Amino acid sequence: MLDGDVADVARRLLGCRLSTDFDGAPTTVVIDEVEAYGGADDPASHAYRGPTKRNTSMFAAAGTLYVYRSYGVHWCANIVTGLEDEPSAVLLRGGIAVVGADVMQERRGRRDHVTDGPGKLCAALGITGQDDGTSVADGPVRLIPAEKPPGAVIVTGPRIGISREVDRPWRFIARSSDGSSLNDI
DNA sequence: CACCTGATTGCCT
DNA sequence: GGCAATCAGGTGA
Repeated sequence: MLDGDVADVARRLLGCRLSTDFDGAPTTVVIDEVEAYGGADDPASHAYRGPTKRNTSMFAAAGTLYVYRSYGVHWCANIVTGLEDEPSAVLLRGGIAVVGADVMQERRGRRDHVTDGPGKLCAALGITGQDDGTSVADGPVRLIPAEKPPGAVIVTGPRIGISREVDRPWRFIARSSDGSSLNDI
């Protein structure tokens, strides 16, 4: 599931579910937007310059959660892929609320645009730095594989918010066949 | 040890 | 559409 080329894994994650159960409130989203990040071969990746205190989790085994703080304010979650010591990860950028939508809206303090960004997704699901390094197989944040291919088109584009390697088309978005967005962006 | 920047968000015009 | 907020980690001296 999480083995192989990081871009392939990223495509495969679209349509999978991500669940948490914090504060006794189960929440689940269907992943519909991701970005792939590599290691020494990807200047835009946190792992480009080797292991540091922050990115240690990226060097762990596939299926490890890598959570970091962005802009000193937000949390962003990645799922580590590939082999140990060969860092690569998939940034979770957006999802569709399917369980606990009310809880997520409450955590976000608004009804719309609840899960349509990496920081928003973490806030809605309650993911924080405490979950960094845990496993998506048996940790507090669970990944449930898609049982069947998502009935949607996968759109590819450049990654967002980076300044290096901006042309690498490693952003993947699940869209309805008519081209419209699946979440509330 | 000081400076700089960001895998973002949300509010303002 | 534009820009301020905000701070820890990374980088270089």
